[in-house]
Amino acid sequence: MLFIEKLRRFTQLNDEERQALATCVETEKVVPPQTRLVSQGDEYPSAYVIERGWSFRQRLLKDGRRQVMNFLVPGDAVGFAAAFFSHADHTVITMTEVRYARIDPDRLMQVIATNPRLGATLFWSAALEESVLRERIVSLGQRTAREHMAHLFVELAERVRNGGAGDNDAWLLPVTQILLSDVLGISPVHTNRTIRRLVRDGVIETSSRGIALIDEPGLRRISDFDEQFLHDDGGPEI
Amino acid sequence: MLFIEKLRRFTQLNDEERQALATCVETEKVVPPQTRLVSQGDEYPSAYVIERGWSFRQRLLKDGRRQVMNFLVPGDAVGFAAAFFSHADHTVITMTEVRYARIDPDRLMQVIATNPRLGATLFWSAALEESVLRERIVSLGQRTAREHMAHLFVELAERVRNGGAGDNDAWLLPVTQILLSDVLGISPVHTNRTIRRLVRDGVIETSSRGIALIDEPGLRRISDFDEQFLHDDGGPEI
DNA sequence: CGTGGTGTTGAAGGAAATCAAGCCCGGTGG
DNA sequence: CCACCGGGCTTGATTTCCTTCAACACCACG
Repeated sequence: MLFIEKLRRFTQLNDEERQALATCVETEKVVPPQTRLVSQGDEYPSAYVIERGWSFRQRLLKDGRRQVMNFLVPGDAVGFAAAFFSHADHTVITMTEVRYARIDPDRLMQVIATNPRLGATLFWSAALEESVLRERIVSLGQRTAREHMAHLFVELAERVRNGGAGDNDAWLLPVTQILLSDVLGISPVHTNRTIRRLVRDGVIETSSRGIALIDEPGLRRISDFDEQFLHDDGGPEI
Repeated sequence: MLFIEKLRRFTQLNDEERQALATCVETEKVVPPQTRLVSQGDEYPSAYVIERGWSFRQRLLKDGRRQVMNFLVPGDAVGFAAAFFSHADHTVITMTEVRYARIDPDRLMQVIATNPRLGATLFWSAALEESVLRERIVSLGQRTAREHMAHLFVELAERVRNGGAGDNDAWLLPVTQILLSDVLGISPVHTNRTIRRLVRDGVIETSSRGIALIDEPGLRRISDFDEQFLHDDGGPEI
């Protein structure tokens, strides 16, 4: 399971732990683009691990505005924390065909209870995702649209690499500009102008299928990307 | 310990678990305003539980811009997740005199290993904090300065109430407008104008010591505050 | 009394939103 | 086959909001 591979970055799991984790997988499923994996307001949402493809989390306001909080890449977990809440406070939608493993939350709870190191490892994984959220807050609050966009692209490149999926480099971010504008919290028009400028600067390219990174070092320079970010596998032994 | 009281919202801990958690407390300390509890770049930052007073988390960019990500209220945990990382990616600074309990991370890890329900409870607590971060993302991305500010004040009122501290209502948010501007991601001047307008509308008041909520229902109306937010104690039994 | 940090307000400038128009392209159906 | 349609993309013009700049009041503190 891809997720287990990813957890290896933190600590080597032994066979017993890996097998225990594997018993939590109920089913594996493939769904088309635009599928809702979780819907805002759902009761007791299930937990998933993304195996292949792109998705995103969004939150809708009552008046229709939406904010995209996060993209999900292969290896990412969905709804592990949400398992503790009675209602989902956000929606998860696929952007491409997505393969995912459905996790039984009750079984997961049991497994963690008998494999404490596993619990700590999942906690680490959640902490890593939280650092991604914090970075988005910094970007939204302080960075210009250009910096923010460049930073997002580099972040996603890193996360796809860390996720352990095969097709590391040369991926396309399969977004419409409208979606991207709801990630960055800016208007579609301004999103377009910002993209065009990055294309003119030769750091990205656009096609009908999405956005491609051409010059990652350039994007790092533009966004003043912190090399430390997402690269902290340290911490105490457990 | 205040933190234990707060966890009660999720699940009743038994005596053994409460005692086990209590053994993680190394020292209790009182520090003056403007004390750094954690500094960006620190190695193996310790974990704390805030017992009294206000603090905030901030992140500095290399060029000096800063974003305040969060306020910490009594009952909040600091650095539990950070225990898994080798370096702190943000700074925590006190705004008032603060009393806190220092937690031994290694001991905490042991305690969780032998008390799995405790691990799950801490996980729930972390998940709740994550929902606060997500809400900040929504505010920064979609809400106007006025909505954002009103929303923040109501969120803090709720969290202070949930934290289990004694002085529930009628608290003062001890912020300078410069600090607040770095929370909202707007300029100090615009922060001032937004505050003045809320004062004119009779929903808050300012004094030399901080900002006071006068009309919480009014603030809820202005920010379109979701009653569900921070009020989800449900989820599966563990 | 100065001095520096904070708050307040007006005026000017700039960044992003909004409004508006046209383009490209894939899909559909006459 | 091609006309039509709709969604997404692109670009210019205008408007709005927020920032920046500037000046001054206030007050705690040495």
